[in-house]
Amino acid sequence: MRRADAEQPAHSGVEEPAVTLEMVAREAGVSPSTVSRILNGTARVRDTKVRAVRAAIAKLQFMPNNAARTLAGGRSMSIGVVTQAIDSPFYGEALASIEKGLLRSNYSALFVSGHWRESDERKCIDHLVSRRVDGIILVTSCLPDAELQRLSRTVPLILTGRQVEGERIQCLDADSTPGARLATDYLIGQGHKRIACIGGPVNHPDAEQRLDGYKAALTAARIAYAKTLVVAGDYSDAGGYAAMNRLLDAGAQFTAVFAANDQMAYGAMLALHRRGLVVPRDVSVVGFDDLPTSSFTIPPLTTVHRGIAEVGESAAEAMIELVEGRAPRVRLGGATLAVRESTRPLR
Amino acid sequence: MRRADAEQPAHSGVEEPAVTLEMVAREAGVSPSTVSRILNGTARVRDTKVRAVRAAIAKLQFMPNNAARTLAGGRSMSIGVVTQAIDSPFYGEALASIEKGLLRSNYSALFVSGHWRESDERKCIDHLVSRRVDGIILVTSCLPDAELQRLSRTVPLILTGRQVEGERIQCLDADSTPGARLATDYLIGQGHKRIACIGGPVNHPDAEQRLDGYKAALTAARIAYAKTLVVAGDYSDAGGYAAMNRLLDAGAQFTAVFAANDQMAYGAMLALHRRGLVVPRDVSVVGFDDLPTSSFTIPPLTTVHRGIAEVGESAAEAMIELVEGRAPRVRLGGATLAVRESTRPLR
DNA sequence: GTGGAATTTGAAACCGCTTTCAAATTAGCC
DNA sequence: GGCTAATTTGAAAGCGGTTTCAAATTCCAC
Repeated sequence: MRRADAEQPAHSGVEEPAVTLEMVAREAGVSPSTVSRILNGTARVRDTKVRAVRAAIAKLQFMPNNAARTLAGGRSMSIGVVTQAIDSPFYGEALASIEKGLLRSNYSALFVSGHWRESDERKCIDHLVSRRVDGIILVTSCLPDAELQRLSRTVPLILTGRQVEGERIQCLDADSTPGARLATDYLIGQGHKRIACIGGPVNHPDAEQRLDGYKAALTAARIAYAKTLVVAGDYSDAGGYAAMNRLLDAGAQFTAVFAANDQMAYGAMLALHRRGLVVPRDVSVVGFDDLPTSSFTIPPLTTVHRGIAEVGESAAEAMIELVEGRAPRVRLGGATLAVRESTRPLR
Repeated sequence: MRRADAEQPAHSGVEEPAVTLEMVAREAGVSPSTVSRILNGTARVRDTKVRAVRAAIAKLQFMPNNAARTLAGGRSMSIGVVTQAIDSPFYGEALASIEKGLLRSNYSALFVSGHWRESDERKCIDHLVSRRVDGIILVTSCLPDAELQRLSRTVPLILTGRQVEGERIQCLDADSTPGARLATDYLIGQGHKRIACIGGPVNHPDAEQRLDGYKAALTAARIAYAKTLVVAGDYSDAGGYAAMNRLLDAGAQFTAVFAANDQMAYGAMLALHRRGLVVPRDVSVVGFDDLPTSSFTIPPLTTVHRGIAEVGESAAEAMIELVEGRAPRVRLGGATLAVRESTRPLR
């Protein structure tokens, strides 16, 4: 009982040396292996020791060194998440939900952004691999299929907004076509016939799906597809603004617009406003994504809701299943339309 | 020259074992130490060997194991970044710029969010400490000063929107008072006398600064401070919406509103719109932060611009200085007012 | 109380890199 | 060419955990 606690030197004010597992072991009078076992629950340990170790951990304020764990255990307990732009409300929501989903299982997320550039994205991924993440979630990847397949031999992958085959690749089937179809169908149902479309960046798989949905709806309603009513945007507010101006400058005639994402819808609405056109009186506008802000635009935006948060959480959960060797099974709800005040029936 | 390359087995399709520094060393015919030195530039190495090693690295596609580096070197080359909500356009922009600033020096960021809850924030921080981040940037911390000071003994800190003393604490002096003053002064200059204020969450330091600036402007203009014109929000669109409704329901008379952040301004504008009040004809609105979206609201929002991106980059740079033992010196530009279309002169 | 199986424990190897220290090599100078 | 000084290199000891393997305990039945 006469443990001679060496007195602590007065705080130097700088850098406290970290407590190690070995110190805990010594304090508790057991071997490091035992402490490790308790920490990870990898084996039964006599109850008295468990208590002693718990006490030592609390007393010393021990926090396991994650680098050492990663090195020894081969798992880093962290998942890389690649997006295109960490700002952008869309990704923000996605990231928040991924973070939430991962945290539940004690994984943590490493966010990096590729800025819609292949080279940037590649660099990010190398970074993640070097940090030995246990898996990578690619929220909307720019890279070619083959490259992703190669990558998946190094680390398991979850993709959203993409469909790529691979043993260790899991795609969240977030096909945007039906959503776009839904939006356009709705406008048609409201009596609109001349419906413009502000698309996403050309060549981007997801953007193409949204365009396809738009076209499919027109076809189904036997409305001719007019090239002059379709312009490409870049998924940004400014892009939507510019796109709408191009449409207007070209003298295009339309009573409704389907924008491939909400941000472009915002920009488009402003462009209309600047010309004295009132939404929805003169033009109806539908967006895609249902960003949190879309309930607060003026007027509140009618838009395709797909539950970004839900997708994010599913992605996180699927990733964990994948990493822990179970077979992930994901079921995503379909898209719905959040009808608000930016649309009105024609006539 | 007769190196017998063992033939590679056909790809199993799963999990490629990682290349280690030792394999590189063997391939290049040097010792691991030499490879390490080349990688880190920690010592001169004969040119022929450098070339051999470079070649081996390229051939084997070697990527250093970051966990091992962290463990051996004592530095993780990663910085923790704590925010309150990774979604929220405000934090999005901040994070993007921090990421950018860190990446330049090859550090990477670990983002976590505290959701304005002390307990959550504490948990996040423990997580970061356990991951042995080299420093933590707290974008707007909820924790008490003392706790932050204690934390700073474990890891150096950068704070924004807060002023806390400490040897290893560096505050980016982003005092919001002048910005709020600027906004209010502007409204006063436009002839407004009855100016409402939608504040941030009570007790939050930054929110208080914004309120202080508002009050100071009134005082300077010899306008009496009316409690009935001030309501608290929570920095969200919905909060701004509710706040404005409370103001209106209470029959408050005002010709202008200063909202403590842009998102609340959006909500407030919608609430006005719903009552048939037109901005800026009936009420002028000024926000704070100048979010990217604020140029695209209807009408585009007049707001206090402080360059979130600039703050983020400065924070990142300061962090690196701090970590590498240099003395960080930060100089932030002051706030300016982005005058747009949500305000108009009275009469 | 005893033998053997089952359970709990600790010693030691290892994960992949950095860094120290001393040996080996090269350079410089008379 | 020979000797010392300066430079380049490699062996080996960590960093702080996990995990294997065998030794030490405990348990149980007889």
